[in-house]
Amino acid sequence: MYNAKMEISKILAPLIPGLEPNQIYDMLEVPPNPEMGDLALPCFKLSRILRKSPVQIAEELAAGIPADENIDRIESVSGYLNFFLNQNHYIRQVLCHIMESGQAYGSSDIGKGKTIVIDYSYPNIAKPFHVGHLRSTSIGNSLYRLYKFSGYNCVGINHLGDWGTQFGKLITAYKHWGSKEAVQKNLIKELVSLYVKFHKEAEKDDSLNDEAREWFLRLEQGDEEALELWQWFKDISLEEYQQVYDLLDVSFDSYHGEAFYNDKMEPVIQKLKDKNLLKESEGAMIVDLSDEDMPPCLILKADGSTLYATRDIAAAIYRKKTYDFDKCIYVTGVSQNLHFKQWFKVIEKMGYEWHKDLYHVPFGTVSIGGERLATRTGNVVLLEDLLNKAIEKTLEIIDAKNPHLENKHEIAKQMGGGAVIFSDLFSNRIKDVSFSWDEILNFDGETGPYVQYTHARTCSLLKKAEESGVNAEELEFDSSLLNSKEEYQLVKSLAEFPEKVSQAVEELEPSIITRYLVNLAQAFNRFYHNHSILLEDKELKHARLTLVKAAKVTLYNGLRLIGLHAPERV
RNA sequence: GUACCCGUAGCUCAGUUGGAUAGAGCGUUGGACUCCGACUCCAGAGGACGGAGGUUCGAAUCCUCUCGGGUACACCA
Repeated sequence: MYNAKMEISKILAPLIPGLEPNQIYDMLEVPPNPEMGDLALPCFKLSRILRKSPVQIAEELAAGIPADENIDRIESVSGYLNFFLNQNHYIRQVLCHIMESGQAYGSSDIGKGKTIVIDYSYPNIAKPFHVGHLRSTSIGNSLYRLYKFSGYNCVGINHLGDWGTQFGKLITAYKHWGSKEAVQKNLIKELVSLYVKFHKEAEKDDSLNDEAREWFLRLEQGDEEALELWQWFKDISLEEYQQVYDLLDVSFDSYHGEAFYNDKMEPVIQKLKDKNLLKESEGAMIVDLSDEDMPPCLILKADGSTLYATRDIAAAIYRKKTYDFDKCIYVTGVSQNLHFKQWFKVIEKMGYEWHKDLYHVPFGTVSIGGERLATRTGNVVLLEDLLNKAIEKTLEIIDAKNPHLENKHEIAKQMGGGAVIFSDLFSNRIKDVSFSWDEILNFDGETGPYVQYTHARTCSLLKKAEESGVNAEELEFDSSLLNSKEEYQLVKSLAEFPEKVSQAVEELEPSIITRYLVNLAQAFNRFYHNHSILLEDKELKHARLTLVKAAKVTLYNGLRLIGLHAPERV
């Protein structure tokens, strides 16, 4: 693809002794205002090397640059060297490239031959999927798509919370107050109310806790009845999660959860012993990390049972063996920062050089009304409820604006779900978010529906053009006709897409794409409102339709990268 | 107590490998639908970037201190 920055750094290199083209490339920046040019070189740093004033350097460079078909003019303004590209040439290069690339526009093969394992979503079996789980799911899913788009081989793992003492509690509660019929009828909702009831009753009657421990012990020892119930609860949960995943358009390559590693921890403990890393402390077995200024990593409880660090270590080793990953990424809340730092360090101490390929990708905490989310206290918003409300609201809008739309239920799902994911991926991962119904159900402005609507608008234009006999696939176009500032701004925005993708991959930050899409949609809508497209003038019509097509392709590709559908009509 | 993270318009957030007058959206005020889909577009009001020092030709961005909020710190995950 044509890269104006690259061209300019090549032109400048011979004029600036001592600097390589790539160093100049890094110095080039986009001026704050388009009227100042398309690219600029601040000459302040050069002033030390060249021992001249920045103003003088800019003046001399401006005068010394040979004529080039890519550049219209060059201005020197108070120490900045400003480049104005040849718009016609630039527009032609960018649009031709997008048209040729199509759905591959923005993709690359930098990840060719490399494998990325991404661990995300991991809901707790027998508990409802709530908005807190959404972040891990939507961020992980987007990272998966971003990596894939960049040529990596990806393995998406849903590390299900399918083991632990909560199953003892659940089985106990089921035995006391549950019934097969009630569970079959109300599924997870019934399991949750059993779970909540257990905690309520256990406060009054401590013997229930003993009973729960006993059931979990039986489960661990392979007791048939316990295992059967466990499997049943798991199946019920998975089936219900699957509905949410379908709605969110999320899937996984593996559902190996915690239970899967039950028989894989013993060798890990043995290895820790062999390496002389395991130490007894207060009855528990730990790996001491005081030389790293960290609290110790707990490996075995005083009663000899394992902890989540043990499981994570075993899982990482298993994954390295199974997938031979180049990177293994964990998408979890920031509150787990220390935990990951600790066990990554344990992996390093065990002598695995791939410890450096483990990445924790943290995200901020979700709260509702200033309170943390908690299933037990009921301070949660179920994802299912949220999605349903968003879909319902979308349907209302469709009924008001476009009541005869085909498939309107399907499209309402795509947009309602899209609105929820989009808002989840809009701000930087690390920021804490306060859940608000009003905000998430507002579809105006910087929202998923806005971008989807814009995409549908491009589709509608192209369809109308086709109906009048224009083949949008094979447009001949005269780029010199696209000479307004709205058209130029739109092309510049389109051209940014590939670097936004690589930036998002590098920073593990889907929000870069989300915000880019808003900017792109804004640029398109400005163009749309200022210029008619389906005109009598065939040349102009074809040129503008090419621009519309390029916008459609880029909006589509971008929406898919953050996990949204891009319906053609809405 | 110690460590890490966050603190930019009324609200939600961009911008942080230092660069030209700090940008969006929501809300608000005023405009644009006989016109390619108004979930749209245009315009206005609204901010010494928590505070104080420092480094620099230049700081929202880097350093130090400080205030406010969040999170973590041994047998939950």
